[in-house]
Amino acid sequence: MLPINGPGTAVYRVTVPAQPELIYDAIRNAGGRVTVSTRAVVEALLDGDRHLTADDIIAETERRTPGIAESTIYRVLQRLDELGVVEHVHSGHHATFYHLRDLGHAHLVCTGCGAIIDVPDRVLATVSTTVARDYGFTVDLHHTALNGRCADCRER
Amino acid sequence: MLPINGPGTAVYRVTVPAQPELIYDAIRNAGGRVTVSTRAVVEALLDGDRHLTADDIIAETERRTPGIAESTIYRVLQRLDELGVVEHVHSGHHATFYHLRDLGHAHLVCTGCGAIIDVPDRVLATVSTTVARDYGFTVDLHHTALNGRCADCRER
DNA sequence: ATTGCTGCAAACCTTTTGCAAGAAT
DNA sequence: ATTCTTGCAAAAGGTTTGCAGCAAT
Repeated sequence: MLPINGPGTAVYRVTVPAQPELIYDAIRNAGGRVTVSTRAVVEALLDGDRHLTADDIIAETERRTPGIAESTIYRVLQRLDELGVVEHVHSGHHATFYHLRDLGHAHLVCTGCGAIIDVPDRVLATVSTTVARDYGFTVDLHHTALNGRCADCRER
Repeated sequence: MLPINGPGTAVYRVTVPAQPELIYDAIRNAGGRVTVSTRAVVEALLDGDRHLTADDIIAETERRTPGIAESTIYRVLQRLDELGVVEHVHSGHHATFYHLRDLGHAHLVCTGCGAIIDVPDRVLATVSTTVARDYGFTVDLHHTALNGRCADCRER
């Protein structure tokens, strides 16, 4: 187990290796069951675009393993989120997206084109530190994206 | 007109004085019409809790000026937002909230108790600068709240 | 007199839930 | 065998939209 977030946010949960079987072991170790839907969702996240909305995941699993109910996908995502396998990110106007938990990065989401840019926690470490010091507030930069305009959209 | 946001985010729009009549003038100057619903919303925001959800505003205007349709409130909020009089903030799981635009502050929203803490832009200036420098991305810290846990909730 | 704003009701979209049946451990 | 997970269908929230009539400029 590793501290997954930045300074001031030591959240200890399962570590997620980038291989299906290891992920499934992690899920079982954490008390979860590995079902057809579990596999479908994990595979979609592994293969996919890295930043998938629930809708993306529903479409992707439908392609791979037709017949899974949408509500099941939501429940799987919620469960994997609680287990620490998956992380969800709120991105303002845009849809919430999901990705496998990794060593820690925040997201910039462009309000113009919707582009999602990963930013290593290290880059934003001072925010966490400052806010913790001045406000006693433990920021979780993984849980909400930072909005703004990407370089391309800014030019327009 | 003042640059309202932090470094790298010079958004020039109407400046909002904290008095109804001046706000209405600003709206008219920006090409908007001042209607009964406009006044109701502005008054709710001026008197209210500073951080009101659409639902809060609907309830508040209903108390002051009964009979305004919900959809009208949403349309007024949208219009005032476009005019730069109002700002809306996405706060993760919690409802989007609105407030009159002022000289610039970001928000911390506690995922535990929902508390909203204002943070002057100055405190977070380095984020904007860093992200602008390293990613060419112009962050707008007003548009999405930072989530985390407040001091109280952290103790529990 | 224009043109924008409003009320009403219905549509929308994403996410959640209850329940009985089915599957993983 | 037990307990968790699933499919279905319905509900729930929050927000948006079409339209004809009304109101601000």
